[in-house]
Amino acid sequence: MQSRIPARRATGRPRSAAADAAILAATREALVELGWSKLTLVDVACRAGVAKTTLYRRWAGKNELVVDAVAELFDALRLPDRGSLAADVEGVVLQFAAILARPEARSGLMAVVAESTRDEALRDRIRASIVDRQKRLVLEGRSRAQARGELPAETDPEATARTVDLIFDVVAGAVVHRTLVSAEPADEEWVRGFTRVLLLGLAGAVGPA
Amino acid sequence: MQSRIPARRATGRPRSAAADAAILAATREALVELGWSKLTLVDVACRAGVAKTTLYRRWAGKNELVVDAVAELFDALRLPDRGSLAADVEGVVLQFAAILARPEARSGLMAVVAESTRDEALRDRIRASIVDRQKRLVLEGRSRAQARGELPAETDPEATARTVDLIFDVVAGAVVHRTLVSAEPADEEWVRGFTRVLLLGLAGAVGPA
DNA sequence: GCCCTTACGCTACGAGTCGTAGCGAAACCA
DNA sequence: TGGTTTCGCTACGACTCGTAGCGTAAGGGC
Repeated sequence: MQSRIPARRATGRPRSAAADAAILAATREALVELGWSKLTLVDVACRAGVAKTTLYRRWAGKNELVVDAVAELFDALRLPDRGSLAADVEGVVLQFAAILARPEARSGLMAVVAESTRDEALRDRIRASIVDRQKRLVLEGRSRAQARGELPAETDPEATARTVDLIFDVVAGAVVHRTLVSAEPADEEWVRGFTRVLLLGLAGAVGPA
Repeated sequence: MQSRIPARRATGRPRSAAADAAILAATREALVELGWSKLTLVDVACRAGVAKTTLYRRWAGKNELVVDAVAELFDALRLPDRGSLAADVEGVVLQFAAILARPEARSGLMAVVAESTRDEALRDRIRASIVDRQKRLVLEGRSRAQARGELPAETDPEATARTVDLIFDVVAGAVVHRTLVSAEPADEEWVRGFTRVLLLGLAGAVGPA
């Protein structure tokens, strides 16, 4: 969310918040039309109606800009109480799949993750802006299921953190792999099957059809 | 595996197979040292000891070259019979994690997947060279578990295909997300927890510790 | 309302990469 | 040996990058 290169003091002309929003929207628009590799900062600046130098004053480069532009997409995720753990999981996974079906998320997300393998600062930025922000969904669904008696209460906070991380990697990883690597839609049928495996396990899922 | 741009006839001077191997090895070497974004074909050609034009005669571009270079890494995956489904899963997941821990796989794989979101031909290439090639592991582990009586035999071939695809996305997706997005190691402890969830499901896994 | 500070738009620049074309020489098959 | 293709080399125009320098605009502190 923050613009990486901070304004230095509280005095002087403040940065235009409207420009910030226009730039991020223009970045997503360019991601849709051009994809990651053909996206240039000049093009984004032109679409946003600002000068190229304005971009460089706020973001260190293409990587950081796209992370911020993509991160906003995932803030739309919600976890309404649908009555059961299975229904909650299916609901949020379908939302996640819908976001990953959008071209600006598809081309942007994987690209910055790829770049982050050689850039520790970028990795931290992704973690803070995207990953950790959405772990709240796992935490909330989990405590809700515990309140319903669907999951046992865990006492050890360290074990809890490990479990939450694990669930997050399984859920997010499966959806991402399905939509981006296997390149097939995570539709309702697939989500039902996935939720079944997640809750019941391999043996329990294929058994009683 | 094939070089995308085929030699036209059986006559004339054949292409050097040694050059092919040298180029792919040089590509992996460059991926380690430079990463995806700073990798240039001139650099690869220089490392491999061939001319830049030779690269362009065999591969359409950087994307196709890196797919072939990375695909070879995953052919090392094996599925030895370790006596139980859980042990088999743990074994192959640890191998997969070890490959994804190598920098040439980390930076290369995600980058080409990102590019493939806007390039259908590249997507097909990845699917053929990497994804479908490794689905054999799921098929083999599954039939082995069925022979042991750990999994029920499925009769409908269409349902079987769906299940295999689902399992593959869950396993591969979870490991990829853990190592590349969460950027934490998929070590033995994590793999044990993951296998537990995969086989027993969420409720069964956190219950009997 | 004035001055100080900063953001902004614009232009220009050197450096680097891209993919292609054209050439002579070398290697292989029939 | 003749025909065919690959290979190494060089050069090329087009493009993108990130930065610097300038004059101007827009705020905040007093």
